[in-house]
Amino acid sequence: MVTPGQFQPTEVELQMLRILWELGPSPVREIHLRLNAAKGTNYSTTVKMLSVMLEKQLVRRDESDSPHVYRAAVTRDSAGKRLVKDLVDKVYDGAAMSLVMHALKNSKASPEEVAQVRLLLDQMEGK
Amino acid sequence: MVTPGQFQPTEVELQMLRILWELGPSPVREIHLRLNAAKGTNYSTTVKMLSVMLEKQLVRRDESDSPHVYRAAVTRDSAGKRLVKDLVDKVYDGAAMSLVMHALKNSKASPEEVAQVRLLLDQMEGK
DNA sequence: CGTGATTAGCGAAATGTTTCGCTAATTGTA
DNA sequence: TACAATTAGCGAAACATTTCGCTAATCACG
Repeated sequence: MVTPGQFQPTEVELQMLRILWELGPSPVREIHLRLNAAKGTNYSTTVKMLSVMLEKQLVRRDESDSPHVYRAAVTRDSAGKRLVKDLVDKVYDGAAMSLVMHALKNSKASPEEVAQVRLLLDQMEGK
Repeated sequence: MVTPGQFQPTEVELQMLRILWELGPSPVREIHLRLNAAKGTNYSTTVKMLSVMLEKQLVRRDESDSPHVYRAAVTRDSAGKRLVKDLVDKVYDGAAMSLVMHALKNSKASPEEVAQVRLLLDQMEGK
């Protein structure tokens, strides 16, 4: 079985994924519009990046209709989960809580969100 | 004023920083021992990486005694803080709480740590 | 159909990172 | 001092990522 997302997305790849997560399945033109707005990228570059990402299985595409439609092959959650794990391992030496504290301090969370975190903490302790 | 840490550490640089964070100020030999154990790196490579990192101001060195002593120029916390911010921006589109939830789910936190997070949440709400 | 515009693809240049060979400088010790 | 071992540094190779020029294929429509 071919596991999608066995590659860590690079900087630009992540940028493209983010665009895809926001837009949903889109033709190159749409993706390019965003990428170009963000950093003045050439159209060829966008196409090429997508083909690279296709090889890495970070995106999929539907060739049935034209222009081809690209979609992210990994969800924001799964990519995020993996990146968080990497970050925790590489910087915090596995101590996820340090990262949690940092992230919390950096965030302006709504009461609802804070409540959600509390709930999760309850569950963790309850176990 | 020259701002250290204006460069994002790359993969290997992060690995070296982590070694320095663990060991504290150390001569190349010590650092190399760890790096080599981790991935069979050549001694020259370690020296070179350190010189690159010196230029990027990710590390500092004391040349007064020999062998030279290297130390991280950025703390684990500051590097982590920055990387977390990047991750939140790049993947979660600024929604730090999503990252927090992921990190929490991935962690096996002690009751003390959980309590600490609760405390932080209290403070955030109290504001 | 024929022509201009859009879409797709490829190879290679440009850029950035990691690696190491080779040489020079320094150190410890006989 | 002389010699071997260790430490330091440089330049370039090896490798990965990002960029784009150029060409081919496809499409829209007069």
